[in-house]
Amino acid sequence: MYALVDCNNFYVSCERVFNPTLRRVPVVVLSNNDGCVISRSSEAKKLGIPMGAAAFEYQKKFQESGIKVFSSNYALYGDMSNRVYRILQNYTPDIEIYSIDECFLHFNNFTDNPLDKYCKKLRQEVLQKTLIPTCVGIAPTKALAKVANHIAKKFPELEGVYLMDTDEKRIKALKWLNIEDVWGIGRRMSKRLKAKGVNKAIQFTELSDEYVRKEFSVVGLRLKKELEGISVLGLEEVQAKKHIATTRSFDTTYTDKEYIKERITTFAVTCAEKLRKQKSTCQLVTVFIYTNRFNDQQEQYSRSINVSIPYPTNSDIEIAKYAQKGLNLIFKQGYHYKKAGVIVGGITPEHEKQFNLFEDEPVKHREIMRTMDQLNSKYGTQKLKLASQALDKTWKMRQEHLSPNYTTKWNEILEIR
DNA sequence: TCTGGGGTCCTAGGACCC
DNA sequence: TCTGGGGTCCTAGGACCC
Repeated sequence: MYALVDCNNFYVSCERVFNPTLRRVPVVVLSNNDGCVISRSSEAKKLGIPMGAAAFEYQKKFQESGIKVFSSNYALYGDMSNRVYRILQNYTPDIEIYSIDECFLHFNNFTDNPLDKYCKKLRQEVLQKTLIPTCVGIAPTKALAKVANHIAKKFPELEGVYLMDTDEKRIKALKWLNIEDVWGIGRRMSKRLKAKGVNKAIQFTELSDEYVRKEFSVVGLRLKKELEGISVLGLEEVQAKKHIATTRSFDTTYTDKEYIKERITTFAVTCAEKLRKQKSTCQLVTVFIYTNRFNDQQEQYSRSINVSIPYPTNSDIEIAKYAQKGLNLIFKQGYHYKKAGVIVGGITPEHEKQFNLFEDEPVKHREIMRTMDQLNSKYGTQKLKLASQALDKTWKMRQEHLSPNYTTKWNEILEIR
């Protein structure tokens, strides 16, 4: 059996842990740049704040309804997530961390212990030790565990845990579940399915295998099997990332190439740091720049470009150099840029390095990067930078409602007190 | 004025091989 | 008049997830 453990309104719940005045009142957490709503308490949902709502459009509503607003604080959420998973790991060795607030557990040979009781205990321990409320769905496949979790969330009388252990329960659930709420069926697929008269999850399982395979590829077919109770998706091991991205929207638009160049360089450096952290190298760097797609008064421009690097590298200097090369090829004067990013790909493990016959990255780089990483970890992120990065932090992200880093920065807490 | 960021997997089609 | 058959690898784009 699989269990899906999902933290309720995770970012909001994290804010509430250290600020009890936020309990039972409407709270929302905003995306980077305080752009849009990405987490809502149940009270905020009831007030009609949609997921993804643009913050500026709801400013008035926030004030009128007394909704507490927070900028996202990923240091806090990441740390709380680790705390939750450390507890869950004591309940089974088979665990897949699916996202910052969700994980799958697999139970093998747990026959003598009723799983719903076991999961109620687990849920209780998480709540008691971290103050994070969760819901648990238990079923024979991952997709059905998602369905069971959905049920646990929707019906409070279940006290956060739902066990789907018979075919009667499975069928009843799938008759109830709307097609667009099925895990793996997004906007596009549900639109096509509804046009065919498929409105409930059960109807999807009634389509023929051939039809599903033809229309929705093996991905759709796998999902169908999973909903039928045939497990085809196993737990996945944590693997090195295949792409690593650092992208940001700017606080306003910029036309100056030097400014964009500095941003791209810093994004490239951040990607290089992430690469070294997972002990990988890359051989491809993608650079993109966009104008503001919401502003139809301004002329739009958006381009991205792939630049291949002749040798695998994770050096700030090299990745920044090729990223700048990419920017030079796509930057056009006269547009108002709002967003840019760097993505590295062609990732291979550091120790499997394939040398290039003709050129290679300068031998000194590995040593320089190790030294930079050491100093930066001791004195703070990006204290030591490339000269092509801004020395003083000229850019800023709007973060007008940031909570303190309660769990990771004790000096900030002391200042508040 | 203002609208996020970071991932995965699959398929089709082009370029190449013998 | 008339031009094969069977592969692999790579990439872009589209779908999905949180």
